[in-house]
Amino acid sequence: MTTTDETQATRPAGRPRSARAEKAIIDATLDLISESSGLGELSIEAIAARAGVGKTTIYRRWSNKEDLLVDALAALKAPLPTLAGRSLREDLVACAEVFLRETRNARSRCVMNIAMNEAERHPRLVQRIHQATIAPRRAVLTALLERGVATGELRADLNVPIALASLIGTMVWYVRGFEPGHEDLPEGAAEQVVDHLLVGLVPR
Amino acid sequence: MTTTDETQATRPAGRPRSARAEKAIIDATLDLISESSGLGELSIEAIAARAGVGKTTIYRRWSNKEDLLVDALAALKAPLPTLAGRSLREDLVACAEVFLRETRNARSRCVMNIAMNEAERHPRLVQRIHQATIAPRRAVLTALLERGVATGELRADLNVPIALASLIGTMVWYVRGFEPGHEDLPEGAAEQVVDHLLVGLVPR
DNA sequence: CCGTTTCGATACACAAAAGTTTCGAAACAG
DNA sequence: CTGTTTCGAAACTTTTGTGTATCGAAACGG
Repeated sequence: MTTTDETQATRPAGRPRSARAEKAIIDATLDLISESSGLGELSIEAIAARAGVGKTTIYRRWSNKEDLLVDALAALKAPLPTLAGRSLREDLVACAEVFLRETRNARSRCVMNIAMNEAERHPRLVQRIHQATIAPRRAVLTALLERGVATGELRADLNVPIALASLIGTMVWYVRGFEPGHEDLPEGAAEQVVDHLLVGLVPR
Repeated sequence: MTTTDETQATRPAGRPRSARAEKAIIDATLDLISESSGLGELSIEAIAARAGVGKTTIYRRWSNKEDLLVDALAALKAPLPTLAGRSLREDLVACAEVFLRETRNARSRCVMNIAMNEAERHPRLVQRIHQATIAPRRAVLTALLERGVATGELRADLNVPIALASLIGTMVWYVRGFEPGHEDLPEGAAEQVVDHLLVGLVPR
């Protein structure tokens, strides 16, 4: 023991680090990433300026840009949809609503862009995004599809990987059409997409 | 008339520009874009080095980076699928085969990445990509879907925008799963995807 | 052979950004 | 009050890329 014991954690003595500055840095980083949708354009100087913080304060906490990015993207909360479990269709719509809303959020969308485009340049970062964000979502949908097959609500011979791609891909691509003008999605878009995929293209 | 008439085109006199150098520059540009999947990281110096060409030779032809990019991407041939017109399913499979193969080609994929991510930074370029590459494809598929509705091969109440998104989005997302290890797509992937979307998820 | 133009290479000025260092002020412990 | 650490700001070095200019060599027409 050096000098004091302040509820177990020994304060290092000296001016404590500002939590407000840390939050401002993370926020500024996420804002700038969402605006530029690319990691190469992101500069520490811009982050410092946006956060109202000296570059020193950033480099004291993170030794390089990628470390900062990892922490910034980790701060992005990723709420998974809650499934009622009453019917497959209801749960799929719940997933679709969450994913559609998420895809229209600039901060969430930039995560997907990074995961898709910066795989070779920032493998560590992309791997982290994958296990923290993509894998859980994929797991939820996969379990849902397998449950549907088990209950008979889905075709017994369903190709799950293709079904997964059809759900996520369709939503991602559908949302793309409404980006430029920032128009709102049509009412009931989630139901429409899900029903479209459930029932197929051909007449019954 | 100044001096000569060489089949109508007056040669400016002096060493002619090397067509080989021009091709090397375009090729190097496309290579580097496909590798980095981002426009910000692309440097004229890297292009010159890869092409084995002096920077002068580039700047003599294009006054800035964006002009070069426009020409480079225009050099990307984009063969549309030829439709037999015998049945909707057959034509959809033909489209899917072309689009799947295209999506697995690095140079073609980078065009899509640019169109999706660099909209604010290079509006001119993205607009050109849109009208040269995206719009024709969308038109082919839209016409195909509308024909299917007219012939009764597709549901009369089909939501065409969603159907379009389901086709393209599913293919794009499905291909994504086979990127990292460069595994080949499963045999008959195009048929599987098309049949999956045609018949839907639920049992009949 | 001569004038013109392009060739690739190199050097240059200029700008942007990374990362380091220094500075005076401020916050905290004792 | 004193010592320690963080604060934001600014100066600094290094790297990287843009765009221009200069060079001798090479390719063409006449």
